[in-house]
Order: sequence, then C-alpha cells, then structure tokens
Amino acid sequence: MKVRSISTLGDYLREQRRNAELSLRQLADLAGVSNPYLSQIERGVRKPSAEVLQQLAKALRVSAEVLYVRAGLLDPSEEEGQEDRSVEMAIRADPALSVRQKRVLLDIYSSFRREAHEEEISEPLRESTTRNRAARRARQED
Amino acid sequence: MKVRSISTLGDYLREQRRNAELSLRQLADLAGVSNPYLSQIERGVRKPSAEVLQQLAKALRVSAEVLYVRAGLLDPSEEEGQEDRSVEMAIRADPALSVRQKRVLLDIYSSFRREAHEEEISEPLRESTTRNRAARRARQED
DNA sequence: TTATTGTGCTTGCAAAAGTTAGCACATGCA
DNA sequence: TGCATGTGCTAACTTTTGCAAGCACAATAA
Repeated sequence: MKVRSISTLGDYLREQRRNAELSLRQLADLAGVSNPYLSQIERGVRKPSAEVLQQLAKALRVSAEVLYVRAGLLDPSEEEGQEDRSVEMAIRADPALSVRQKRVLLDIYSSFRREAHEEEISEPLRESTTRNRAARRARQED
Repeated sequence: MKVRSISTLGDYLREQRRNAELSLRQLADLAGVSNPYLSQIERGVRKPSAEVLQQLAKALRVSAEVLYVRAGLLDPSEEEGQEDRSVEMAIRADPALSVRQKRVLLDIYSSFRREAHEEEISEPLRESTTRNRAARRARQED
C-alpha cells in the first residue's frame, strides 16, 4: 500500500497515542493488533491494511478517514478541506437550500467567523454590530 | 479484511465490469491486477486491499469510496449521509464557531430546511413566518 | 474437422501483513 | 540490593494477499 510518507502515518499514530497517554501495548490491546506490529507501523517498517487502520482509529477515537488520508487511501482534498471550508462548501452543495437561503446562511456564517476572530482580539462592540447586520440581512431576504 | 457481505463487493464489481462491457482480463489489465485475482475477488474468495480497490475504482471510473463502503472500510452513513447531513455536521465540527453561534446557525439551517420542504408543498405563508422567527432568534443571541 | 483465440477459473508459489516468544532496558518496591 | 513489572523492540513464524502457469470450455475461421 502507498503511504504518504513513511513518517506521516506512523508519526501521527505515535503522537495520538501519546496524547491519549497510552503505552504501545495498551493501544495495541485496545485496537486488537499485536504490540510489535504497532511498533513497526509507528516506525514505518510496515504498511497496515485499511482494516487495521479502522481498528486503530476506533481505539484512538479518531475518524478512520483521517488515517486513510495519511495512509494515502483517501484524497486529502476530500478530507482536509472539510474542516477549513466545510461549512461553506456544505451549504453551497446542499440541494435542499435555495440560492437565497444559501446566501443568508453564508453571510451569517462569515459574520460569525469574523466575530469569533475579533473575539480573540477582544472587541465586544464590533461583535454586537456585526450580529445586528447579519440579522437585518436575514430579514431583508423576505 | 471485513467484507460487508461476500457477495456485495464482488457482485458490484462484476456488475460494473459488465456494464462497462469489459472481460475479466480486460479489467484486470486496466486495473493492474492479475485476472485470476480479480476472478477471486468477484467470487468473494479473496478480500482485496484498499489499494487494489483504488486501482479497480479508477479502471471502472467509479469513486473509490463507493468500493470502500461496499468493502466495509467506510461507513455508509459517512458517505451516503454526507449530502444529507453535511451542513449540520460541518457546523458542529467547525472549531471557529462558538457553541452559541453553532446553535444559531443550526436553528436557521433547520428552519430553511423545513421551509424548503414546505415550499415543495407550496405554502408561502408558512415560509414567511418561519424566516421571521429565525431572524428574531439570531437577534436574541446578542 | 482442426487450429486459433477468448473467457473464467484452479493451483502452487512468492511476497507482504500480522503474530508469538522473548530480549534489553527502565522503573518501582521491599 | 534483588525482584517484579512495564516498555518498546527483534526475529522467527504463520496467515493472507496477489501472481504466474496453465486448464477447461466456448466461439470462430479455414
């Protein structure tokens, strides 16, 4: 199987395992694979099957897709972009929404994104203004 | 590897191959796998790796995800449901949105979905009421 | 009729995935 | 200090995937 980079999948798995504060043996047991095999995977010596990736994902409580992408089994454009632009893209792609509804939702979403960014800079006044503007626009769509 | 049903993936592959009017040898050559192995896969004797599935998907000009689902490597709800619930899920997953913002967006989205559904039944009066309610709620979040 | 080509499949084998037994080292406790 | 336990890894082995060689049968042409 094609691994994106020898170090990508294995490093990610090791990182997630450490984040979860699990030893190699503990994760292997949870995932139902042998601990030497998990060690080999983490070090890039072996390329695990998708089923093993599923088991590891479940044990680490991450999405299997994340591991598939890192293992080269799914295209990143189908997975990575989801987090950045997934709300925008999802709204645009939703067949149940009219063009108008999409525009309203996208505007509100954009305001919220801007607002969340400005909350980091701590400007509560701007926040209130932005939200009023978004709500007014929603009403004007009637 | 876990195959959803012995007959599901293999039957699907054989069906797609016949739709494409390819012999077993032709598809195997296109996909870059041996023809006996393809025969075994179609009959459910062997369970192919995800990489082989990628190759077959490309040769058959279908999405690899479709084959992954049939092979039990992806959940159908994550692939088929994507279109239905992707806006909801995307909003929930977006780290840039606060809990409150998420709730607002989800409420508006739900209203729009209901509204679009009711547009199909042709009730313009209900449409206007629903939109006003959604906008009012957006304001109340200040 | 025979010879050729096409089709799907069988069987033995090679390569890769995955496991078992055990090693070297670290840590904790009496 | 010695012993027990935990940790990650090595190497031999087992199982599974995928291939190569070839078989049986069907279709076609001379």
